[in-house]
Parts: sequence; structure tokens; C-alpha cells
Amino acid sequence: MTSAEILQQHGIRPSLTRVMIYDYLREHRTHPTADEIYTALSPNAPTLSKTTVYNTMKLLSAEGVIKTITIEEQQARFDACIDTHGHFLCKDCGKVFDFDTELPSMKIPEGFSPTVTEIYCIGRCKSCN
Amino acid sequence: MTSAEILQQHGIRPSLTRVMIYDYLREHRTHPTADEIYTALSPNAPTLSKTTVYNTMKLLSAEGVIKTITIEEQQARFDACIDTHGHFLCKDCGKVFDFDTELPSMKIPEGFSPTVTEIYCIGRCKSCN
DNA sequence: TAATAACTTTGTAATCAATACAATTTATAA
DNA sequence: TTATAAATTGTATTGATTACAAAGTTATTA
Repeated sequence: MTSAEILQQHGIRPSLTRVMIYDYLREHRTHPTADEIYTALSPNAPTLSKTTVYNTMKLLSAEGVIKTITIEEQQARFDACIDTHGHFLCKDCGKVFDFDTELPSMKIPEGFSPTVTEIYCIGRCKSCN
Repeated sequence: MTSAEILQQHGIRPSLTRVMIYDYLREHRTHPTADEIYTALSPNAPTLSKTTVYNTMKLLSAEGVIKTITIEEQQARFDACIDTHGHFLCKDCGKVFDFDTELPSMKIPEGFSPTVTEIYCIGRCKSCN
């Protein structure tokens, strides 16, 4: 499915800018920061504003199109893959890796309604070990 | 076990300041921010510096005495309970709740060595529902 | 089509959690 | 005591994120 179609399905108007940003995130599974997205797209979109990147990430995240990842860092990272999977942050090189995992059996108390579930680990990656 | 003993077991010299801060975190299971800890302790420790709170949280977290929680917020929260449990962030009231959970069966790739595992949910809590 | 309204994008300025750093204080060892 | 190491403090700075208002774009209605 195209990025534009996915955005539309979530009630988000698929402007050129939004599609470009979402496309980038779908094609680069490196869990980039807002700044990295901005830097990567700037050469081909000279009028792009960093605020727009932030606005777009916030919108897509709120609508469940993408996931916002924050693992003991000041800067948020973003992931276009919203299927269940875990994230592994290497505290040496700072990279974030995906890993397969099941959802655990969580005893969420009565009356609590979760919309997002996240599982992550911190440690050392293969290269840094 | 006393806070001083726990700190010592982790090779951290149990200064008065550190014990006071760690004590507070053990007694207040509200997942406070550094600022909240500082504000709470200031009246009884007028010379306490916010930098010291940050330094202490960083040290205790690095040594595995406490857990640092960051769930799509700019400010980190801290938890003296390091047993396996999940965190639930209510996006309405902003409070963080504990919930029981098992660790899922995670397929961490060969060569990756995790030291910390976290599970959290975002949603709406009982009071806000 | 033209006018209007609604939405999107942009740039600048402001916010604020966290850190750097050097000075001061406190504790330990010789 | 004196010297050395460690801990604490305050100030200044950093840097990610947001606020906000202006400018630009798209959709809607007459």
C-alpha cells in the first residue's frame, strides 16, 4: 500500500510533504531522529522546515501510523513499522535494533485501556561486544 | 535492607545526600522526575543542588540500583523498584502506574547482551476513563 | 471563476530538561 | 595535620522540542 493511502486511511490528508516524510521513514528502518529525517530530506526539499518534521511525526504518532521510541535518550526516534517487535538500544554505539518478541501476558488493571505497548532492552550490540 | 546497605552492595559510597535521595525514591512509588525529587527534598535539605539529584540518578541508574523510565516524555522518571514489572502512562493525567507482567520470550539476536528490559503501555487510566 | 474558509508549512523565538565545568566542601589516607 | 580523592554545588550552556504568528496552499461555496 502506498504511503498516501495509509495516511488517508488514518484520516490524514496526504500532502506532498507528509508523504515524503512518511516515505522516508518507511524506507529507512534505522529509527531516525527528527533531525536525521530533516537532514536527509533537506537537499531535495530545500524549503522543508524542521518544525514540519516535528509536526508530522507528532501527527502520525498520535494517529497510530508510526511509533515514537524513547529509550533513555533526550531525542525521540521514530519507526514506521507498527507491528509487534522489540527495540534494542546499544549503549555503546547508540544504534537501535529491532528484534522479534511476543507480547507478554500483562495484567493491566481493570479500567485501564492501553493503546500502545512497547518492549525494549538496553545493552551492548554484537559489533560492540 | 537499608538504603545505605544497598548502595554499598553496588559499590556506591552511601553519602548522606545519596541515601536521602534513594530513600525518597524507595518511599515514594510515584515515579517522580528529578525535579520532583529536588522540590520534595529541598525544604529539609536547603543546600541540595538539582545537579546533585541528576548526578545521583545517573549513578544509581548506571549501577542498576534504580530504573530510569522514559515514555514519550522529555523528562525522565525514576523507579526504585527494579523487579520485573510494567509501566502504564496515562496520556490524559500523565501519571505512571505499575502493573504486573511476565517477561515475554524475546528473540534477542546472537551476540547481543541486554542489561535492562522495559515494558510499558500508553493509554488512559481508570480515573480518566 | 472568484471569494472565502480551512488546512499546511515555515521561521523565529522561547522553553526547559539535562549536562559541562570549575569552585567549594567533605571525606579518606598518609 | 597535611595531602589526596571524592562528592556537592551553582552557574552557564546545550540542544531537543514547542509556541506562535505569518505565509503559503488546498478545498469549498457562491
